[in-house]
Amino acid sequence: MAQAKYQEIADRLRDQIDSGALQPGDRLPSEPDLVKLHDASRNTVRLAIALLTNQGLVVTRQGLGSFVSEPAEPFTALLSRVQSQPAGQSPSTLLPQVGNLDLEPETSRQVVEKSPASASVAQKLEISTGDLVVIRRRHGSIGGVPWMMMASYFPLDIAEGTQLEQAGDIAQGSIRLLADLGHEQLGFIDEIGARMPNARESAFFGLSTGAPVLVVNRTAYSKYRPIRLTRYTYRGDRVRLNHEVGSIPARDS
Amino acid sequence: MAQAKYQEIADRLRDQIDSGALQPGDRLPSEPDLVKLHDASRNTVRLAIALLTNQGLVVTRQGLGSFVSEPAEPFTALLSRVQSQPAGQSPSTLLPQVGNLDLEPETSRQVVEKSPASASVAQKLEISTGDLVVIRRRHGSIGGVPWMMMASYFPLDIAEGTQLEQAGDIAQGSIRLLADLGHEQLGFIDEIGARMPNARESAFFGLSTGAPVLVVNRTAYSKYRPIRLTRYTYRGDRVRLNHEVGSIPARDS
DNA sequence: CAGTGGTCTAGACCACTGC
DNA sequence: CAGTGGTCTAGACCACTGA
Repeated sequence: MAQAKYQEIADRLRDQIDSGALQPGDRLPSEPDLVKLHDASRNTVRLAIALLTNQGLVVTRQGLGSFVSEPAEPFTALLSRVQSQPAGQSPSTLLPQVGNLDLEPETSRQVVEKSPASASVAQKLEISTGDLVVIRRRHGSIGGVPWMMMASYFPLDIAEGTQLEQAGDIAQGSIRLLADLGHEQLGFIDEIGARMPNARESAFFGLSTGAPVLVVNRTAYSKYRPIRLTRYTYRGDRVRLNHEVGSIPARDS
Repeated sequence: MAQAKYQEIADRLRDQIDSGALQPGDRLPSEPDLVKLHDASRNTVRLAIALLTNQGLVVTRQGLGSFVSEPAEPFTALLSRVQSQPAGQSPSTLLPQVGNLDLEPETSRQVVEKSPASASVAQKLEISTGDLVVIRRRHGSIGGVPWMMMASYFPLDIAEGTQLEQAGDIAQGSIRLLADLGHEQLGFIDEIGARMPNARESAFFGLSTGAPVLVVNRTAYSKYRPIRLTRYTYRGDRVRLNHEVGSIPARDS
C-alpha cells in the first residue's frame, strides 16, 4: 500500500472539496456510506474525516453529519495606520479597532489582578520572572461572536497605587494616564504569532479543532523603558489584522 | 461517564506537561504503558495522544515514542519599522527581513508564471477574477530550515513586456523597477491571518499536525491603484512578525 | 532483536438530531 | 423512530528505531 487507506479517503474527499463538487456547507457522505464506498472499516473512515477536521476543512456535528467548512467573513482589526508624510504626529490608533463599522463591538468590563510575571511577560517588560505585575483583562465580542481576549501587563512600580489597579474603564485611556504619571509612550513593537488555542481559548471562542489563534504582543515604550505589554488573542478563523503604511488611494468598496 | 475516557487521559497528560512534571523533549509513557495505567484500549489511548498532537503540545515519532513539543526559537520577520517623526521618508524595509542576524537566509531563485487571478488575488488587485496576472514565486530557508513561501502578483497591464516577466532576481528591486515604469509605490496595506497549512505547505515546511501558518497579504499602492500583491506564508511555529512604530529605546539583549 | 508507534478490522453501545 | 456521529474494546499485522 503506497498510501494509507484513510489518507486515500481523505484525499478523495479533499479533491471533491477543492474541485467544488462539495461546496461549503454541503454534507459529506455519512460514515456508513463512506464505509461502503471505500470498503473500509468505520474507524478508518473516521480517521480520514478527523484528518480533514484538523486541517480546518470540515466540521462534524453529532447527529447531523460532517460538513464542508464555511469560511466566515472575517472581522478586521486595525493594528496601526501610519502616514510617513506628516511629521511629528504620533500614531493615533494604538488599540486595534474593528473595521466592520456596521457591527458594534461589545467589550467586557476590565478585570484587574496582581500576580507574578511569567517568563514571557517578564522578558518583554525587561523585569525578572516572578516580579509582580498588574494585569488588566477584558474580552470582546461583535454581534454576539466572541472575537478577542486582551490582557495588559504593567510593571508594579508604575501601576502601584494608581488608577491602573482599580477595576473598570479608565476614562481618559491608559496611554494618557501613563503619560500623566510620567511615562509618556513614544513607540511600540508588535510581535505577531499564531498557535493552536488552549482549552480556555477554545471554550471562549467556541473554536472547533483545526482553528488556530492569532496572538499580538504589543510592548509600549517610554523614552527609557517598556511601560506596558498588551497581549491580544484573536480567533484565527474570523480575524484579520490590518496594518497600513504610507498613503493609500481611496477605494470604492 | 461525565467525560470521555480519552479526554481524561489527555487531561492528565496535559496537567503533567503544564505542571512541568513532563518537560519539553521528555518522552510520554508508551502506548502500552498508558493502556495499563488507565485500563483503556490502545485506540482510546491513541485518541488521547492525537488530541494533544493536534493542539501542538506533543509530537510523535514512529519507533521512538511521543514527546512533549520543544518550542523552537522563532525567527523574526520585520514587517515594517516606522518612525513617525522624520517626514517625507518612505518606509525603507518593504520586504520582511530576518532578525536573527547570525543566520544567513537563503532564498530560492524567482520563478515566474502567468496565470488567471484567483478570486482573492483579483479582489485585492481590484481586477476581475480570471484576469491574467504575472506571478513571481520564491521560497526562503534559514540554516536549512524552510521558513517562508512568497508569491508576488502583478496586474498584466503593468508587468507585460517588462523585466517582471523574466525569471531571476531584479537587480534594482521590484519597487524601484515599478517606479521606473511609472508606478511609484506610495503605501501598502498588510493583512495578516492564520490558518492550517495545506498539503503543499505542510510538505515544504515539514510541519507536523497542530501547527498553523501565518499569512501576510501585502498590497502595494501607487497614487492611483494597487500595483502589486505579495503573499508571504510563514510556518507559525518558527516565525514571529514584528512591526515597530515610533521610537523604541535601545535595548541591551 | 525488542520496543515503539502506524494502520486496520469488526463489532458494540451511547448521545444527539430531526421527523 | 431511524439515522447520524461519539466512544470504546480486542486483536491483528506492519514499519520504524536503536541496541
